[in-house]
Amino acid sequence: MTPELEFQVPIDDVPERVTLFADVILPLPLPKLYTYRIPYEMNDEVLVGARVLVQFGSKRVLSCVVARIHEQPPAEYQAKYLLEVIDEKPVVTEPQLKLFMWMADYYLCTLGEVINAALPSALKLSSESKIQLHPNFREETNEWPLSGHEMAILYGLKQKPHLTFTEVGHLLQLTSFHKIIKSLLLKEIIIIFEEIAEKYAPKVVKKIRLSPAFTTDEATLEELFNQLAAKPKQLDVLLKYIQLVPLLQDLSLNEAGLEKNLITSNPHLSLSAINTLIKNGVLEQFDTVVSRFPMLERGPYVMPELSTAQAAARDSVLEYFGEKDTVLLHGITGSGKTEIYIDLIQKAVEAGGQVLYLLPEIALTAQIVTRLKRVFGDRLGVYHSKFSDNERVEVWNGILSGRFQVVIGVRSSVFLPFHGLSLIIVDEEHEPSYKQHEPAPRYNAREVALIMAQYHGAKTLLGSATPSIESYYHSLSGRWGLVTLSERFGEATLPQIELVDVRQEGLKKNMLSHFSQKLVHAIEDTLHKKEQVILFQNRRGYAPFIDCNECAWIPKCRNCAVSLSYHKFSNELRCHYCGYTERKPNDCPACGSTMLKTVGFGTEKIEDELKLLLPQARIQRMDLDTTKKKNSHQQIIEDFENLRTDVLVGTQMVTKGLDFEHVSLVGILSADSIIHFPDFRAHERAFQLFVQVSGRAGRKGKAGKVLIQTANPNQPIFQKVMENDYMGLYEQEIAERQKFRYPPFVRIIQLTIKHPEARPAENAAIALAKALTDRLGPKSVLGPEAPHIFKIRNQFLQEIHIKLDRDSGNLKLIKQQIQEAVFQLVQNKEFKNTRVVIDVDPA
DNA sequence: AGCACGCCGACT
DNA sequence: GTCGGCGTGCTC
Repeated sequence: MTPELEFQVPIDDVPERVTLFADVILPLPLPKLYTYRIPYEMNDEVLVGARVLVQFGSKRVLSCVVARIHEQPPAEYQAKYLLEVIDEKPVVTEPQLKLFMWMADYYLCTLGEVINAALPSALKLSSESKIQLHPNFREETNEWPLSGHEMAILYGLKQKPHLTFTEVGHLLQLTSFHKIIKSLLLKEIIIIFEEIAEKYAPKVVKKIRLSPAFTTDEATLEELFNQLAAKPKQLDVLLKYIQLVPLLQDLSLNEAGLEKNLITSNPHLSLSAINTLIKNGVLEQFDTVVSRFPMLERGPYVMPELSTAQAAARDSVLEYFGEKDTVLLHGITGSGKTEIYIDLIQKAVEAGGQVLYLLPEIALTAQIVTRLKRVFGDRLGVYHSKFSDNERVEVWNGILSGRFQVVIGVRSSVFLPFHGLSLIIVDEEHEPSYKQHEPAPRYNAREVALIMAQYHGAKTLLGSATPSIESYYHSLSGRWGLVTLSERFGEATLPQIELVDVRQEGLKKNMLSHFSQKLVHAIEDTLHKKEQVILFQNRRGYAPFIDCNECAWIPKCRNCAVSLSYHKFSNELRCHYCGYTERKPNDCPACGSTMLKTVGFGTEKIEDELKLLLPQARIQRMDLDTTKKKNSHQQIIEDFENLRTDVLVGTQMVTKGLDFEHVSLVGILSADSIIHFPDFRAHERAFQLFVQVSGRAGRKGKAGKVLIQTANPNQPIFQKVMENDYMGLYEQEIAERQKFRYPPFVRIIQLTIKHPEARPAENAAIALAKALTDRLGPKSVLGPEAPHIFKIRNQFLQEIHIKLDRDSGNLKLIKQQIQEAVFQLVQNKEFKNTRVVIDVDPA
């Protein structure tokens, strides 16, 4: 190019100074990507999937993920330069990016929202404004008069080179100090800067070891002991050290040292002796970075031999995988699905692929993790909602680096950075908790898993004892493979299920409050046999509400259109929707009567009454209220497992994934509210729940017993539960779904309109329904209608349901039209303060 | 989501 | 007369 060139370079080799641009995903709910210019020197460093730092707006510095690198300068604006490259290697893989884009499209949310949900917050850098002294400021030459607050800040900055705004707030005991900062800026005493803090902190342990001088040979070591002969405390420490680190056998062991707290936590050793040894240079202290997931030794674990039925099912799954990407494993409770999963995972691992094993939150217990740990050792990663953020980052990085080849995790594990995934298992496939409700992205992990598998070229195995109607439909239609396991594993037999008609029993005066005599006797019998009982009641708290006997007054939540639940332990009335609580009044605020009584019952009341009925029984309750603390859930399960508890009373939580050997009786206290839930899936859910709870009874050869209390024993669903007649349920349900246009025959998109006042909410909903009808036709749009609970957190709600035929052409276009209609509505000043939540495939 | 710019009430 | 309230709109 330059005329001075002495020889001609082939045109292709002329280094062209290309200007590159990066489209980035900001961690904000913005509809599009933003384009930044890549500084020339960084051309090679910026990678798709890596994080970069950009300035967004006038102040904020944000970390974001690069989605695309290209050479097209934006036409309508001048792109800013990106500031910095954070990652040398991508933290988000290509198939992951593709998946995120699919999620944003399908679930009608922004990529930013997906990224926000996906990245552990420690990977989301954020800037925080900090202040420091102005470089030119000299206190001696300062001529400005300073207020007390200003002096305080100045003093603070002498202690610490910079302060965050939060720190300033604490320092001054003020929440609003803008003026003070402004004044100091004006006087050129301080400057403001933005600092990005990496939030992930590797775990560091303090270790100690002998100073190198003493480890040259054994003689030196002996010499040291002689010197310390008169210092027994210090000698103790050294002896312990040598005991734990056998230096006498191998001097090089000293290098790795010993965790300091192994010594300091020993009550027989003196802390000050340790410190003296360190001070005198006998011991030295150092830090090491360790994993939060210690390397575990694998085994000893002998894979259980699969039964003939299990092996046949496994082979059948593999055979289907030859032609189909997805297989549904319908295996009755206790048929040993887990062994089949482990077998398949092992095969996938041996072939070098990554595996994701999804479980619903409550089913992911220590039991299953321990089992997998024994098989896969340190190649198993666990992803749980109770993990700390640092732990999440380590799982994330462990998958990126390939350390974890198998991941067992909950819903959000679908966000992890897999590369080369070959198998996904979705256990308890029918579980509604795979669907996220709040906030966006409102995804269903089961559906995401299927797309994910597609992008990775992986196979998916969905497993359930009571498959969702949708999944079963897909299997019967031939889209997926279907494998059925109808034999219980081992000697387990199906439980014997019995209905108790509480209305009849009530007339016969056979009810002790909420317990039928039959149930009480069965519990007593079971306890006599030293066996255990699970009681299920689908409602927490003491009572769903209280009312006044005289004037029928019922306490309501001030923020939501619900009555307040009574919690006896705290003597509170509590809203289960917004968390509002108030003290339970002693007499009626409306009429002054003291006749306030509870209506209905929850787990707390069952626990209470049972304690009175059977004072000698050891009873434990497991529900949201008793499992909030980090390890309480685990503790309750362990106590029950180890027979420290006789009766476990609980909500949904007691129904999932737990295998207790000694449970021989399960009681369902009130089946009716579950069946009569106003939802097209109510029967399906009820069936799943009853079968699942029943499955807790009688494993390992003992036939269990299940008692279901109901006021309406003639409900056909009970017959199906008792006969374990899944096909009967399926056929009835699928017919109804077709007749009334529900999934799997249509797709549902639910729009919830929210407004702080009732009327405007209604008006906006009507307008939106009209706009949607104009676009999609009247057949597709239902509503608006106020939901049963029409106000939550002071927002009035209205719902519109869109039903789209499976074959209704361009889904993408329809979704675009929906988004457009919503956008226009919220833009319209007439409907200000209106919010619309879009939920695709609501559960 | 922030944060800036812009138009109306209670205070130095 | 200003400080500061939060309502709309933009951010590559």
